[in-house]
Amino acid sequence: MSPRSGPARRAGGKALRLHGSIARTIGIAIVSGRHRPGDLLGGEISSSARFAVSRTAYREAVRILAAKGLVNARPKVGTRISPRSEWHLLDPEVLAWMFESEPDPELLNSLFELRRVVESAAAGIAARRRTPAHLRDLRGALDAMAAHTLATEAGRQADMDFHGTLLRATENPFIVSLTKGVSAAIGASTVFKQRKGPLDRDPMPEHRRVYQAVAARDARRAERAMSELIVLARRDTPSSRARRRR
Amino acid sequence: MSPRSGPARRAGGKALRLHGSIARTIGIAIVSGRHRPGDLLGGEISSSARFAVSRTAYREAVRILAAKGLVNARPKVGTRISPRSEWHLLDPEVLAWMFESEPDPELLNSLFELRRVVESAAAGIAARRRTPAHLRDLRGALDAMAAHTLATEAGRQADMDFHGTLLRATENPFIVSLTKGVSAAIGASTVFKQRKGPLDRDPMPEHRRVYQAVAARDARRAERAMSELIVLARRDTPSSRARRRR
DNA sequence: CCCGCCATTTACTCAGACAAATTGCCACAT
DNA sequence: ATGTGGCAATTTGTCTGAGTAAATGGCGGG
Repeated sequence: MSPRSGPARRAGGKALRLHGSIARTIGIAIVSGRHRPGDLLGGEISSSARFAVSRTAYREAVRILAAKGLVNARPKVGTRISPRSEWHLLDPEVLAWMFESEPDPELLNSLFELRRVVESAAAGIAARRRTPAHLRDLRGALDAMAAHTLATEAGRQADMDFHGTLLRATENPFIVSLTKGVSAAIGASTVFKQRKGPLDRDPMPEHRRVYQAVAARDARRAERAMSELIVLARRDTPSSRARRRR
Repeated sequence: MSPRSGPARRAGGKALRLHGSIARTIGIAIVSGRHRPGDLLGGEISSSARFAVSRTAYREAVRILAAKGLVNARPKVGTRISPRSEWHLLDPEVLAWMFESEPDPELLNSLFELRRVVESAAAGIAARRRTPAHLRDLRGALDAMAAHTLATEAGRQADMDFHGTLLRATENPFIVSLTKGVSAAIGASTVFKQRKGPLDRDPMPEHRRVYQAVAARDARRAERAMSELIVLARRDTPSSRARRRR
């Protein structure tokens, strides 16, 4: 079995270089649990041989993984997978890699929990700071969502645009930097939903309520509406039936 | 002027390798604004010569920066600094680099805004999920803070431990993954505070109120107490007097 | 039983060459 | 004049092989 197959492409669609695709392969193996924290990754010579690439390319891949907190390389010790508490879980690529394989339901709940916290607050902030331009973009995304539905790629993109625009409207760079990660989560989990047959519930009403609150500059109502939206989205996601912790 | 000076050490204290210290040098130049988005970074041959290292080491440094969303390298085009919206601002290292030079006051406000949102909610969640062990750790950090005060390194470490333990008590891996970044922000901004003379206000009361609410499993009160704590911390930070946006 | 030296293993750095990709120019046809 | 195809130059990407530096674990001496 060859570890890689053809020119891998990232979510954005851009072709990945050799080092990038190797980082992706190993990264997925790590976040999916196929390699566990504390495990060693094998020497550079043997690993690069296993991937049929030069040590240079393999080392650059390791650098990428180390930059995302997934591994830790030291002479004489080897390249060890870091404990999960070290992982940069909100890194867009790490998040995307998690959705490449069926993600742990527990982890999915945690992600929705954080989204509920951050995006609700973001909706409230956006209600206060939004410009007419933001409002126009939100309306555009909403229209596109309604036109294409979440069953199409264009519809899912519009959904992501809606959430992305809302985060951008906060004018808070740190909140904006979560956009890519949130989009990855939305895109992937929406695909999950559709997998078990088409969605029966119409997701538009709660989206419209968020928009209306933001348009009315009603921060409190925007927060509540977004909180509700995310609770509903979690309910629609199949693995949400898994046990809650404790 | 030589671009690097001696064996650079990251916040954690571990000695940095060549590629790591170069990534740090360039990374600081980027987040501090000395290089601006859209700028090119110069060819690999000339850049590696400027740092007096091999192309290999320089390229690995670029891979690190690219993994954090700071730059984007393409053949024939060069290595271009990405727009700030692409930066992984919550990456612990990026955050630490931002505090290496005086950070933009506007950005500092944004960071406090996000901390207020996330840490308040985290306090509420922690109030529901905390175990006796978490409580013991919180108490330990509190005692250490009181004993050493924020004027000492040990006291600042205790402060960071308090916030870290609280985030850990949420049992939410995504929230936990923010710990390192939050610590970097706390450590650096606390040093700023002290710079203009010793702090006159005692930060212990609001910390104790958070602890008591978490101990009492009172989520609502924990949220409010943490929100208050962060507002006070922002007030103590010198640049907080800078204009709010718009 | 503890402490410091030393050998070994591993990642790290270097140098030089060649390959691949992307751009922009330029000739050519329309 | 304008669009279109391919060619050439530039830059990052990949490969090879060699040598360096760091961290560990054992060994010997205290």
